[in-house]
Amino acid sequence: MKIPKTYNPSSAEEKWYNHWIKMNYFHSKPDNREAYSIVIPPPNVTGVLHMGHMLNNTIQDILIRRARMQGYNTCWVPGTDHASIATEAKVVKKLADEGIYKQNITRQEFLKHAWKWKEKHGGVILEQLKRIGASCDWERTKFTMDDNMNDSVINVFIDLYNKGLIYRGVRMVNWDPSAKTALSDEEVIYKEIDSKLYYISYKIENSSKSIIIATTRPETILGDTAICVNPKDKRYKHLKNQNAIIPLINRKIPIIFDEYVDIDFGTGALKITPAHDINDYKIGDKHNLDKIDILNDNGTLSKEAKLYVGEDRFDVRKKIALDLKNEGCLIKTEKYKNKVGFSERTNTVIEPKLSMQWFVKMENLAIPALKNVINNKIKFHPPKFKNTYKYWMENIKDWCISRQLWWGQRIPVYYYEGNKYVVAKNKQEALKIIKKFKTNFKLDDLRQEEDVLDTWFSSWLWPISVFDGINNPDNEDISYYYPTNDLITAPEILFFWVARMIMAGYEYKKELPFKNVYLTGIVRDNIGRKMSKSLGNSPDPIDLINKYGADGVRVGMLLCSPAGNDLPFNENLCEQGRNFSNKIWNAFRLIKGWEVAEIEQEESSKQAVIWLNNKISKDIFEINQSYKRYRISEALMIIYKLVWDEFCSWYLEIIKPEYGKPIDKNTYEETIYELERLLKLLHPFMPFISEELWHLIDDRKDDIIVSKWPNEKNTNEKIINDFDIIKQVISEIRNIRSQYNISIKEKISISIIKHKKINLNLDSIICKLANLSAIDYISIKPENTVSFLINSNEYFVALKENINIDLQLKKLSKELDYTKGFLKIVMKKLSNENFINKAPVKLVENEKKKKEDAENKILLLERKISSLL
RNA sequence: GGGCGAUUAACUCAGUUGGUUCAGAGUGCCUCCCUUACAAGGAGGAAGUCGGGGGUUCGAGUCCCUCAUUGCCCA
Repeated sequence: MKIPKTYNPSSAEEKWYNHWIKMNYFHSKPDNREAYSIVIPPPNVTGVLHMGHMLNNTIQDILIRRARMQGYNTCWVPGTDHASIATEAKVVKKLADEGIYKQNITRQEFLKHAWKWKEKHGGVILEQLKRIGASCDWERTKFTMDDNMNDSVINVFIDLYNKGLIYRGVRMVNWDPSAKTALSDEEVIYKEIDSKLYYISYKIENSSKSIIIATTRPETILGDTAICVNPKDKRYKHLKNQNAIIPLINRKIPIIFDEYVDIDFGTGALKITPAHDINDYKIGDKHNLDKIDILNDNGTLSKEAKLYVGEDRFDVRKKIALDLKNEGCLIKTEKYKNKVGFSERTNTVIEPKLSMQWFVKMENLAIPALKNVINNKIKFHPPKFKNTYKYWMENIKDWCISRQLWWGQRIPVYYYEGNKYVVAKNKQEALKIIKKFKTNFKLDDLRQEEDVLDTWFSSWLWPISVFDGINNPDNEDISYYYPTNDLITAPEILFFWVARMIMAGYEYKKELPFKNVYLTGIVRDNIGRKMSKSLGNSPDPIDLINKYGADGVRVGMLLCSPAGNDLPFNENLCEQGRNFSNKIWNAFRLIKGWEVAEIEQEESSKQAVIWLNNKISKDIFEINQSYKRYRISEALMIIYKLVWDEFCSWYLEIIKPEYGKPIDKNTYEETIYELERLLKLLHPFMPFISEELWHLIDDRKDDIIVSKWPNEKNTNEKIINDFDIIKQVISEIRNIRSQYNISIKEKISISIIKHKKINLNLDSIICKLANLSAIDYISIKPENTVSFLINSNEYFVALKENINIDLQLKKLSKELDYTKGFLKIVMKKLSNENFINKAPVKLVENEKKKKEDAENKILLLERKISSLL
C-alpha cells in the first residue's frame, strides 16, 4: 500500500461525515441507556459561521463525541433563533432595495417575504457546522418560530400572564429610533463619547434675573417641565416658588427643590425632562410634573416640541444651539465626555422614551435561579462567573419583552372596547372568553396587540421547548433528555440567555435546565479586538478548514483556550493543529510500512511496550480528570504530548526495526493496539483523521466514532519513573555526542558506577537509542571518559580523542554550585527549631533525606572535579 | 461612580487544602542536523525578583492588607 507523505484532510472529511450520517450515529432516541444531552446555543438565523461559533461548537462536539464513546445515549440538538430585530432589519433593507417599503405593505405580506428570506439564508450556519464535524442530531433541528416552538412561547406568555407575572405599563424604555422598537436593558451598549456640555440661561418669571443650567442635550429643553436645584444650595434659595421661562418657546416651568441634584455638577441647576431621561422621569413622578414627549418614534421632533417639528434630533441639536446663541441664551459650551447608550443591533443612539410595553416580573423567578447556582447545583466553569451572576440576580429588574416589530411571535393579547383586553391563544379563544360576559360580541371587534415578543422570550425556553416539554410536559423526550448535561456558551449572554433559561427551567420543569455551564472565551484578533463581522478582522472559518483541515482548526482553537479566558486567535495555532495531524499520519505511515515476521521480540521492544502501556493508561486517567474539570484544552495538551513525545519520539524510535528488516509480530500487534487507544483519545478532538486511520489500520465495519472509550487501568508508577531516568541518560549521551562530534552512527560504549538501584531491564533501550555497543558496570572510574550523574549513579562515556577538560569542569562546577545552593536551603530549614517542632514529621524526614542526597552528590562532584585537575 | 476578576518566561496560559528539586507547559527564539515516518521534521539550549510594598506563618506564586496596572459587569 502506498501512503502519501502528507495527510490530505478534505477527502477524509467528506467521506467520513457522510458515512456517519448514513449510519445515523448522530440521531438519538430514548432507550435504556443513560442520556447525555446538549442543546446548541441557537445561532442567529441571519448569521454566518464566525470564529466564536467555531470555538463554541467544537467544544460541544468534543464533549458529545466523548460521551458517545463512553456509552451514553448522546443527543446534541441543533437549531437557530429567529433574531427578530436583526432579521427584520435585513428583510426591510432587502425589500427597500427592491423598491418595496415596509410601511406600504401589510403585516402578512411582510411576513411572507421574511419567511422566504429565512428559507433561503436561515440554514447557512448549520450547514457550515457540518464542515467542522459537528455531530448534531440533525433530525431534531429546531427553529424558534417552528409551530410547536411558537406554541410553547405563546403558552408560556398566557401562563405567566395568568399567574400575574406579566403586566403592561408605561415605562421609560430604551428606544431604538432606527429599528423603531423598544430594547431590553441588556441590548444597550454604553460607550464613552466626546460630546459638549451646553450652558443655557433661562429667565426667571417676573424678574430680570436668570438661572443657568448645563445639558448635553439642548434639544430636549423643549420638553422641560421643571428646573431642579438642591435645597441646600445657597445660590438658589431665593428662587423658591418661582418659575423659569424656557427660551425660544417661552413656556413657563416651576423651579423645584430636590436632594437628588449634585450641587457641584455644572451650575447646580438641573433641567427636568421627564419624558426623555430616566432620572428626570423619577423626579417627575415624585414632584407630579407633566411629561412632554417631544420625539417621534423615528427620532424626529414631534408636534409637542413646537419648534423644529419633523427634523432629526441630531440636526436639531446643532440648530437649537445656534438659535439659542442668537437669542443670547447660550452662555458657553464645554467639551465633555459622557456615556451614551447604543443599540446592540443597529448601533443607533438609544433614546430613553416613555411608552406602553409588556413586562415580566422577575423578582420571584430569580429566587430559585439564584439559589441553585450559588449552591452549585448548576456549576459554572470557570466558577468566577458566579459572582457576576449573583450580582445581577440580586439586582434584577423587570424584563421588557415587547418589541415593535413584525418578525416574531405576536403577543397573544386581544383588545376590545378601546384598551380593555383579554389574553388568549388565538382570536377564537379570546372571543370565547369575552362571550362569557358579552354575548353579542363579534370576532371583528377584536384587535390583536401589534407587538411581537423579544427573541430571548423564545430562547429562554430552548432546553425545554426543543423537546416539546412546554406543550407536552410529560412526553418521552423531555422526560429522558431533560435536564440536559452541559451548556456551552459565551459569557456575554450570561444574563440575556443563561440566567433566563435557568429561571424558565425552575418555573416550568421545577428543575435545572443543565448541570454545567461552560463559558468559553471571546475570540480576539492579535491586537486584542473582539472578532466581528463589522470590523472585518475575523478569518472565515471555512477558509481555515480548507487550509488546515477541520481537525487542524479544531486543535488550533482548543490548544489555547482555557475556559472563560479570551482566546487571542492566531493562525499559527491552526498550523500547529495541522502539523499535529501530519505527525499522527506519519507515525501511522511508519508502522504500516513495516514488514511483520514471526521473529523473536527484542528486549528493548518488550520493555518499551510495557512502558507505553503504563504511560497511556496513566494519561487516560489524567485526561479523564481534565474532562471532569472541564479543562478541555488541558486534556488536549496531554494527548498531544502523549502522541508526539511519548509515542512518536520515544516509543516508535525504540521499536523501529533496522532499515529493511522486519518487526516481530508481538511488538507490531501491541503497537497497533496502543495506536488504537491513542486514536480513540484523539477522536473527540480530531474526529476525521482518527476515523480515517482507524479504517486504514484494518479493513473493518466498526467505526471509531462509536468505539468504546479506553479504560483507565492501574499503572505501575515505578516503570514510568525508571523510564524517565533512562530518558535523561539517553539525553546526556546525545549531548556528549554532539559536544565531541561523535556521529549517531558510530557505536560507543558506556560504563556505570552504581550507587543506587538501576532497572537493568531498560539497558537494552539505552543501547538502542544511544547506539551503544555495551554498558559495563564497574567500580573504579575509568580513564579518558566524560561522565555525568543521574539519580546518584555515575555514567562514563568512553572517548577516542582526549576529553575537553574545560568543558567538563565548567559543567561539573555549575552542577556543584546548584547542589550546594540547594543544600543550603535544606540546611536552613533543618537548623530552624521552629521548623523541626512545627512542621509535619514526614516533611522533616523528607528534608533530612534531601540533605543526605545532596551531600552525597556534592562529594561525588568534588571528587570528579579534583580528578580532572 | 458601584461590583467582580486578573497581573507568573518574548507570547498564551497551568500551578488543587500554604510544604518533595516548585517556579511549569505549549508556542516563539537560539544552536546543530535534509539520519531510509514526518523539514508540516529531529536532537539540544537560553529565558521569569511569580506587578510593587507590607503582614500572617517554621515555611507564601498560593492566605490577609495596601498601592499600581488592566479587563469585565452594572449605573
